[in-house]
Amino acid sequence: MQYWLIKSEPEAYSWDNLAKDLIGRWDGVRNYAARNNLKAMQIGDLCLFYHSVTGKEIVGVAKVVKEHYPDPTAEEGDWVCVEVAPEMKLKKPISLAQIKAEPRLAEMKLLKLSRLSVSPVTREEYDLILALSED
DNA sequence: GCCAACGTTGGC
DNA sequence: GCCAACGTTGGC
Repeated sequence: MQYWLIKSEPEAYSWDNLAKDLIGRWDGVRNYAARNNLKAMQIGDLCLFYHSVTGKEIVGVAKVVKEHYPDPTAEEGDWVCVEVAPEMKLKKPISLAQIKAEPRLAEMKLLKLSRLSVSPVTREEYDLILALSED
């Protein structure tokens, strides 16, 4: 069981889109590091859903419901996608500013590798973010 | 709109 | 194989 953070611009695909769709295909990733993370995802893994650019906050948790398979949107190359389902919406979104202000989250890949669209999250980081969202 | 960070491309 | 140039992402 692993934890991840997946990023999407809400204009492209938002948490509300996923909540309505019930299952969303996480495709279009064209970055090798992010692809390797997609390949490592297993059914049941939980993903923090982050809105980049507009919002800049974690808004919910999605669960991996289908492991990686070839990305149908890729015309060439070895790219993959996964499918995720909404698990829960955070009571309160966790903003990038909050993450930056929390020393225990300073090592998050979200901060270190801001351009990586799929990144691993530790159990501790995941638990802390969920705890913060309860405040 | 600008710029920093990073990845990719292509010349050598 | 190195590195400069360029493109993309995303925060500010």
